[in-house]
Amino acid sequence: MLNPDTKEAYELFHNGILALSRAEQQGFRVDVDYVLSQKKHLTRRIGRLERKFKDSNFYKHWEHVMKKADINSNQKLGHYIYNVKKIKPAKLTTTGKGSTDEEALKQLNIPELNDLLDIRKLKKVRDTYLDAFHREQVDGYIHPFFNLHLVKTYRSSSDSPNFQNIPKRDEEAMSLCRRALYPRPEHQLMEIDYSGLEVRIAACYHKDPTMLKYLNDPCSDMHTDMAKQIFMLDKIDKSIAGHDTLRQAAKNGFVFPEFYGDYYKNCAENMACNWGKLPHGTWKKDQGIEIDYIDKMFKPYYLSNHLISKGIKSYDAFVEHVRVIEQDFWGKRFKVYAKWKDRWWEEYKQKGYIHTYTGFTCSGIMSKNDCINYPVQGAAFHCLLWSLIKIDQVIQKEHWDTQIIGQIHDSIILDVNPNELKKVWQTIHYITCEDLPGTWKWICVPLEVDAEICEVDTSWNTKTKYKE
DNA sequence: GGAACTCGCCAC
DNA sequence: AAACGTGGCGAGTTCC
Repeated sequence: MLNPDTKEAYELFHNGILALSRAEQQGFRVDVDYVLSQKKHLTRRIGRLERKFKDSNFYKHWEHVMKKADINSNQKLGHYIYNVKKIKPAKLTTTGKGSTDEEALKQLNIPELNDLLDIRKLKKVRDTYLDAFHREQVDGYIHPFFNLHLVKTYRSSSDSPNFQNIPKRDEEAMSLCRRALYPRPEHQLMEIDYSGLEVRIAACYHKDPTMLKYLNDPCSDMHTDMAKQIFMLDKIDKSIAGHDTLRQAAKNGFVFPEFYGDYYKNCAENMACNWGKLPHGTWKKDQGIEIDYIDKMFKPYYLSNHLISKGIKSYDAFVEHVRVIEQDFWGKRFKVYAKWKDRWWEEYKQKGYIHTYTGFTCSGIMSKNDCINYPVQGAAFHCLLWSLIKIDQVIQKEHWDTQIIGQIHDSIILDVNPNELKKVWQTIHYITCEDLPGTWKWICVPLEVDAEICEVDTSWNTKTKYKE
C-alpha cells in the first residue's frame, strides 16, 4: 500500500533511509548513571505518592466498596466511579465508556485524584522514557530507528526507543528525560526546525491569497489576528500581560484544530476549559488568562470578565461566538483555502486517490479530513527529509566531525563540533531555505528555520535560541 | 503464555 | 451530514 509513485519519490526514500541509517549508527549519548539513579529516585517518589493516595478517603471507599482497588487499573477506576458511584462521566472513550484521562478526572473535582495524576506522570517518565533509554543503550549510546515504510501519510516514525516523542512541554517531565541525553564529549547539541512548515506546505496546495500574504509579510501574524477576533481585543501587544498566552490560545485552540478539520464546538469547549480555566459548559467571572491592561494595573483583569463586558455572558454565547468566527474563517478570511478543500475531496471521490507534490499516491478509504491532511503532512516531511539528505551528503563529502543524530518531522538534531558550528549553521540555512525551494518549484512560499543550541557538554534540557 | 485489544499520553 | 491529522509504547485486560 505504501508506494512511491515516481522515480523522484523512490529516490527520495532510498537516499532518505540511507541518510537516516547513518544517524541511527551515530546514536545519541546517554548518561546511564543518571538514568539509573533517577529511576531509583522516581520509584521512591512514586512510592510516597502511592502511600498518600492509598491513605485518602477516596481510595479507602474504593477499596471498601469493591473489596479490592487497583491503583494501576484505569478500567477498574472507571467502573467504580461511573458504574458503582454513578457519577456522570464528563467525557467518554471511543468505545463509549467513561473516560479516566486527566481531563475527565479533573472535571470530577476530587482532590485526591490529583495525586493519581502525579503518579501517572512520574510513571510515564520512568517506564516509557528512562527505562527505554537504559534498555536500548549500547555502550552509552541509544540508536533510535527511523522508519519510512509505516506511515500512511508518507511521514516517518521512530522506535526502539521512539526519538520523536520525548517530553518537551511539561517542564518537569522534559527536564527529567532530557537530562539523560548528551552529545559526544566536547560537542554540543543543536536542533534546527522549519517554522510553521505544514501551514506553508498547505499554502503551496491551496494558494489562498490571504494565507500567502501572511506568509510573505513578516510583520503580519495570523495567530495574533485570530486571538484579537476570538477574545474581542482591539490590539494584542506588550501592553497586555497575557499577550503571548492569548496568541497561543488562538493558535492551539482554534487555528490548528480548524486546519486539521475540527469544528467550532470542540474549539470553544477546549478554549473555555484550557484557557478560560472553566469546567465544561460553565461560564463565570474572574477566570482564565489575566489580561491586565496598563490602566487597570492595580486590579487583575481576567479574560472572562472582558468577554462578559463584550456581551459574551454565557458558555453558549461563547460557543455561538466561535461558530460565527469559524464561518468567517472559512467563508471569508481563507475562502480560497476552503474551496481547495472541497475540490480536493471531490477529486478523491471521483478518482479514488490523490497525489502529493512529492510524487506519492494516497489511496484506500479516506475521510475528507484525511484527504486534506495526508498530502500536506507527507510533503512537509519530505522537505525535511530532502534537506537532511543534502546535509548528510555535505557531512560525508567534507568529512565533518559534526553528525546528524535524529529527526522529528520538521526538525533535525545534530551533535556538533563547536569548531564547525558556524559552517554547520550556514550550510544548513542555505540548504533548507534556498537550495530546497530552488529545487522543488512547487514551493511557492518562503521557508524559514529556527535553531536552538545547548552549551558544550551539556544535556538536552538546556536549549537556548541560537543567534548567529 | 502470547496475541490482540483498550486506554492513556508523549511528540509533531 | 459530520465533526482533530500522524505515530509509538506501557499497563491492564481478554481471549484462545
